[in-house]
Amino acid sequence: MAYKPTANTEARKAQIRQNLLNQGLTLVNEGGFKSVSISSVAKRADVATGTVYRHFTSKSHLCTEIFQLGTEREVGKVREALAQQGDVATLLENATRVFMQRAIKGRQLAYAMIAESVDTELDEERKRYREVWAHTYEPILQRGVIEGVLPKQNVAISAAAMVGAMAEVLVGPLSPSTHHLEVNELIDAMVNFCKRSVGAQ
Amino acid sequence: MAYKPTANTEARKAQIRQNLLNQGLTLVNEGGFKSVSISSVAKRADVATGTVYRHFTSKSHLCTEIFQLGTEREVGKVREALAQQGDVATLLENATRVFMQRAIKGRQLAYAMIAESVDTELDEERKRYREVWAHTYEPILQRGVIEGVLPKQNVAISAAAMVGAMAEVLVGPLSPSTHHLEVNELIDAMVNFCKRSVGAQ
DNA sequence: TGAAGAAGTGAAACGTGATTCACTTCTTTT
DNA sequence: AAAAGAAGTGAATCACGTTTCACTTCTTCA
Repeated sequence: MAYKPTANTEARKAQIRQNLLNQGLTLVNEGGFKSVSISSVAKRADVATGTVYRHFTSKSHLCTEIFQLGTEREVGKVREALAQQGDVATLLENATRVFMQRAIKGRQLAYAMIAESVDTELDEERKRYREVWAHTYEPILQRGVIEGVLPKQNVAISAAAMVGAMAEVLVGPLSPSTHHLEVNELIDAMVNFCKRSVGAQ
Repeated sequence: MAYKPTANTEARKAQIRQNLLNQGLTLVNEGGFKSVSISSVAKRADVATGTVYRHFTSKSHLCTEIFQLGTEREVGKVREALAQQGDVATLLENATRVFMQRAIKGRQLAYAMIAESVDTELDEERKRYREVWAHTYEPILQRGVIEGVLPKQNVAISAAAMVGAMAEVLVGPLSPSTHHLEVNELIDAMVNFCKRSVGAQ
């Protein structure tokens, strides 16, 4: 008698879960978190609303995981850029360009990840990821200080501040969606800002 | 026959409206926007919920005005600091200290103004105020560039980025509420960060 | 003083989307 | 093949603060 889940069913289950997240992220891409509802996600993933609750305890939980998915991807790209061979100033410049370029290309998503009002739980998650972002930039600054190419500084603070500067520019009134500031001008300006801010160049 | 509002009643009316805003701001101070509800504000101001709607068309409208009230105050203080006599670097330093110090003293409020999730309308207002903040810092940078004490740069972008850097540090994982980073160390680090970022030594 | 318009009141209605759950369908095991 | 547990379904329910509105109270003016 009985039925115990097997690798097969587990896989199918995981696939549905993943699909829910992917469809959710697509929705955020298209219209921000405001267009994410249990039923919109369910519809996109071709399941019933009740099914969503087999995978996520609440809408907040779902949104939190969508956020993680979207953010991890970006963090990964920046980490990649920072993991290359090269001097501190160059790596910093490359990382800044990667971050800015990707965010500008996916404005709606960037805005949703950085600033869109959702709920208290997502705010908490954002706070956690602020730390992740700062930690992403910290090592390169640390290295710069040790090598003597950057002035002595609290690298944790500098890293956080740099991330905040980039985020603000992307989300604020200068964001390319509003102004018709040439995108490259914006990116170049931010590259210079970031370099100066930590004392490189 | 009839009754046409007089200066007297108009004044009383304005006073109630102002009181609603003040009490609302107090609530935000104490517990963020999440503790602002029509009934909590009404209770504090000693009026019925219906009365709130005589002065504000909706909760969003009320929150927006509370936000403006709270933000204008801070913008004013920074403007004041920047309006003093002095060289560019000194004024920039003073303004940074004022902003940081006040925000740290009123953490809950600062968090609410900068980052707390509320609704789409408040997000819009925040966007508007991002511009106000940037415009607040722009003139001093402009002056610096003209005087030749700052390198040539897009001052609009620099101003926005600087504001973002400060906001991030206040709201992120380094915020004094989390870490027990010495407050003065944090402020000093940000003063240096801001100066470097615009090229003031 | 009383008529008329303004402001205040707060209990009840409303809206909206999240959440539940009794039921159906599927998968495994013997 | 049939029992048993897992997963899927979606209409109905729920939650909860916002918003409304019929009524009361206040203020002015003739």
